[in-house]
Amino acid sequence: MTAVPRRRDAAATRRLLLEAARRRFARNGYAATTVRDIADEAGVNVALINRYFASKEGLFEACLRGVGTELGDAVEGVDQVPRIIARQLSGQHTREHPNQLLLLLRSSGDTRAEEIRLGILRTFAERLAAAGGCPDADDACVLRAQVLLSAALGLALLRSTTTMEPLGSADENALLPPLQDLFDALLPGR
Amino acid sequence: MTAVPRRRDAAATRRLLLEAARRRFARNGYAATTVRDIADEAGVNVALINRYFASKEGLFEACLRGVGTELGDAVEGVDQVPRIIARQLSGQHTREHPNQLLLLLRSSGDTRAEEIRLGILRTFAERLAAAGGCPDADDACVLRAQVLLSAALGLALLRSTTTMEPLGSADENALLPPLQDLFDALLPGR
DNA sequence: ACCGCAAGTCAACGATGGTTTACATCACAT
DNA sequence: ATGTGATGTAAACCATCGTTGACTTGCGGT
Repeated sequence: MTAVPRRRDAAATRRLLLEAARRRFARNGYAATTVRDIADEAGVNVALINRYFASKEGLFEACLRGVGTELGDAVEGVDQVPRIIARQLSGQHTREHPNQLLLLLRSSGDTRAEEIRLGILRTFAERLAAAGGCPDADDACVLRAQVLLSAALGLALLRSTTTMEPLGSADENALLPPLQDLFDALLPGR
Repeated sequence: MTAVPRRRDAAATRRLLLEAARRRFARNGYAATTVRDIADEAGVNVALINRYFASKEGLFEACLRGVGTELGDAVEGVDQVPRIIARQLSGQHTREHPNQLLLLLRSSGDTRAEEIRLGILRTFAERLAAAGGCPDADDACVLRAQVLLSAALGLALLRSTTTMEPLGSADENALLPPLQDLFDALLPGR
C-alpha cells in the first residue's frame, strides 16, 4: 500500500513529465518551451518524452486533457463555476505552480490539440451560461458567458506574464470585489 | 511629391518589415514566429531584418513601440479610452490584419522588450483609471482599471486564437452590450 | 559617364530544436 | 540464478533557427 518507491516506475516518471510540462507550457507557452527544459525540470531523460507521449505535441495534448478532466471533476453543482474561477484566479500561483487555466490560452499549431482546447473552452462557457440562468442556447447569453470566460483568462495571463501593480500581487481579498462585479455584470441571471 | 516608386527604398522596406512583423507577432506570438516568415511576408530578404533592427528582439521592440505610439496618438481626450478599446475589439480583424493589442500579451524573453510592454500596459491602465473617475492613485480603483484592461486583452486573444462561437464571429453590434456592461461594472465613476 | 556608398542578395555558420537509434540496466517471473 | 521484457541512458541525426560576412547591384552626386 505504502507504494514502495521503485527505482524504475513508468507511471511515476510519466506523471513527473506531465507535471513539469504543465508548469512549463502554462508559464512560457508552447513554442518557447523545449522538451529538454521539461525533461530537466522533471529530472528525467529527454528521450522518455517521445517514449511516453510520442512527441512534444502529444505531451501538450496530454496536458490539455489533464486540465479538462480536472475542470470537469471540480464542478459538482453547475452553478458554482464562478466560484471556481475566482478561486483559480485569486489562488496563490507561484512561479513553480502557475495557473493551469493558462493552458487554455496556449496554442500550438497542432490541429488535434486545438480541438481539445476548443472543446474545453466551449463546455466551460456552456456551464457558465447555464449557471447564469441562460435560456437554453440563447446566443446573446452564451456570448456573455464567453466574454466572461475571456476576461477571466486574460486576467490569469496578465497576472502571470507581467508585474503590473497592484494587479500582480493582489491577493484574494483585493481581487474578489472587482471579480464579483464582473460576474454580476455579465451573468445577470445570478 | 507622388513618391516615385524606387526599386531600393530603405524606409519603405523597413516599414514593410515592421508591418509584417506586427502581423506575425500578434497572431502567432514571439517564439512561434520565424524571421524568415516575416521576411517572406514582407517580400524582403532575411538579412535586412538584422540590418535595420539589429536582431529579432530589436524588431519585436520596434513593434511594441509602434503600438505604444499608436495608442498614445489615438487618445485625444482622456475619457474616450473605453470607446477605443471597444472599437479595437469589435473592429473587423481578418487573418491578415490581427488585432494589434495582442502584441501587449506577447512576451519574448528579452528584458528591454518586457519593460516596453509593461510601460505601455501601465500607462494604458492609468488612463483607464482616470477615465473611470479615479481619485488619484487609489489602489483599489487602479486595480479595477487593470482588471478591465486584462478582460479586454483576454477577449482579443481568445477571439483571435480560437473559433469559439458565437464569440468568434460576433460583430460590433453583438459585442457592444456585454462590453458596455463590463465597463460600467468595473469603472463605476462613469 | 563614372564613382562611391547605400541597398539588397547569397550562402554559409554555429547553435539549438525535436526525434531516433543503439545500448545499458533494472525488475520480475520462472 | 537467470533470462526476458520493461525502463532508462547516451549520443547522434537532421532540420531549422538567428545571425553574419562577402559579394552584387542600383541610386545619386559630380
